[in-house]
Amino acid sequence: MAELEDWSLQAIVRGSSGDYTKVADIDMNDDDQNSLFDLSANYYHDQKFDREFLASFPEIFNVSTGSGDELEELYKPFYPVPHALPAQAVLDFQEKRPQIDVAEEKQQGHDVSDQLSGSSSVARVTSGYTPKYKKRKNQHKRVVMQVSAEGLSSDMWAWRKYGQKPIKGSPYPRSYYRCSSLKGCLARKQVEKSCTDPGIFIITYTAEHSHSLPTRRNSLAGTVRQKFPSSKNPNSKIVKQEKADDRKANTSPKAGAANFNQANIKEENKEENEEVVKGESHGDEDFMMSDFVFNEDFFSGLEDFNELISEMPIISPAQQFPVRSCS
DNA sequence: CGCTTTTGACCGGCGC
DNA sequence: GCGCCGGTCAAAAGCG
Repeated sequence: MAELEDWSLQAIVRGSSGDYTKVADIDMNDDDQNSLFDLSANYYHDQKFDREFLASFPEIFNVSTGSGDELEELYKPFYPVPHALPAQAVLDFQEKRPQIDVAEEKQQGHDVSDQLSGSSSVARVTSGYTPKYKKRKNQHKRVVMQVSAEGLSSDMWAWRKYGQKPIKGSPYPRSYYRCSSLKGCLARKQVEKSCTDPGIFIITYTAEHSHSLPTRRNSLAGTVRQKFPSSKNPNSKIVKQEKADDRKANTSPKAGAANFNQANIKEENKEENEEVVKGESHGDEDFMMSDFVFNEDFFSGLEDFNELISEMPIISPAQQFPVRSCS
């Protein structure tokens, strides 16, 4: 925690154009209510994330003083990014926030003061026994976003894919990524296509990074160019055989096109994979302040955003991309 | 060589 | 208790 969630920043900047929609923060752990992360979440759910509030942070948000409640709709999905703020701004943020149910911070090893000071950026290395499989429920907060294909490239964390599963009720598989920047970082990311709109990707972030942003993102190593498995349902027996065949066939450039559906799946997942790794290295251009990072995207994005909202029709991105309900 | 993805097996929560 | 399902592990293989 306490680290910059860069995609959040991008959500602020680009969400109004429809590229991003932050759907919900799901707090999976009552003990974690004090985290700055959750503060933004509560703002969202309480719909207190209005222009007036943003304007109270002129050093961060250049909010014009024009009237119009509709603009609130634009801001709702675009949280401030407490992790990216100077320490004093974060303190102000906390000071000004509306009444929020704040549970006692019980998580060992990192309390709010740690987060505010940024001192928790060093990896929290857990010692002693660690079960082979971590507790899966009610362990980590989750953040769900819906992004367009273009928006997928904004995540500047380095991720490594460690699994893929077909999900019941969705024709598209879900991919599982873990942070590859630091061994032991618990941050996870899940990516799946929306079954209601294949042009939309649903990204779920779980847990938090135990380190600052990587100085460089995943390399463009040929990993993404690896052929994707052939079927939507890798568990079916028929498909298992298909896979074996397809793996062999993939050595031929024509093989993938033999089956339209299979070729389709490959393309879909290639696209999905590329979103994780593509993009330029931002590390060199980052302006670091303590543990907070303000990069070029941040500042130019804020300018663009404010320019954009002054001209945009009022459309709620949350309505543009309704939460999927597949059955 | 060091990174990555792929993928079947496995684990464990949960509903019945 | 059992089976389903989602999340993770880890070996194998791809890529530059």
